Amino acid sequence: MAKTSGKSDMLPGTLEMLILKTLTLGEMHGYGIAAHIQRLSADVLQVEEGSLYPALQRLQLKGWVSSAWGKTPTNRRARYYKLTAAGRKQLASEVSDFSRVLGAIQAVMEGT
Amino acid sequence: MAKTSGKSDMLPGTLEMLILKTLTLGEMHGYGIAAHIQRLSADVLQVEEGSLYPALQRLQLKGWVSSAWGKTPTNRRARYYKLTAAGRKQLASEVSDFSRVLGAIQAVMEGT
DNA sequence: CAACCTACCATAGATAATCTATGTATAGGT
DNA sequence: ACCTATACATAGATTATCTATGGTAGGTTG
Repeated sequence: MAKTSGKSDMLPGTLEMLILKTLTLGEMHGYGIAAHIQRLSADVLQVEEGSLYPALQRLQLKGWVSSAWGKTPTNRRARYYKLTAAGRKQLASEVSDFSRVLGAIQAVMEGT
Repeated sequence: MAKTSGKSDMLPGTLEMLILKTLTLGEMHGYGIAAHIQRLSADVLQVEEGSLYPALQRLQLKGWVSSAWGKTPTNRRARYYKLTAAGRKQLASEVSDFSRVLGAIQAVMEGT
């Protein structure tokens, strides 16, 4: 059994922005990032692990997040990610792009 | 030289919705559809021909649009596309999905 | 103590949607 | 005669997602 309606989990191109935004709340491990996004979105956004980890690696390669191994409060091994300064700038830029494109889409969807 | 800011032309996953919406205004040829989207979006959305024609073919295969050759007002050969009844339903469904996902994204982007 | 569940990381391969580049054709203007 | 804009179309590359799989380890339950 499954979703109320609709078929897709994610809007392609938005996952990195969601991850960066989540990391503004403090450093977090991958599993926690996914859980956070899923929770705040009321389960609308499902972050699959096969999307999540490659995305985190891309973000690291680009220097927007850094990471280190650590322990969770429940004593489990986990890789903790945190935003870099460059990552903060990138987030601002992605937010601004997104809202620009979103405005454009809405203009078309309301257009005569 | 190029765009004011930002890098990407389209939000992947939204082009078919934009095309379907455009066709609610009446039948139109491919080039005209692209021009319309670009114009209403104040040039933010650039519909490349390499994206447009494959998308139109997908829409036809799924039975959401139909097409026929015709002549433009300026006497050029062009393929005119029009929404089918199934296409109208599909558009409604895509609009509803899009706003649901968008709401979810915004919830994350505003979240604590 | 064995079985199981959940948290947690990670990769390989498939799928899908876009872009870049290229090619064709023709109407109308200069 | 040439050029530009309109118009269609495809091939191949790129990118981002998903599906499926596999592993490790802590805690709980039978």
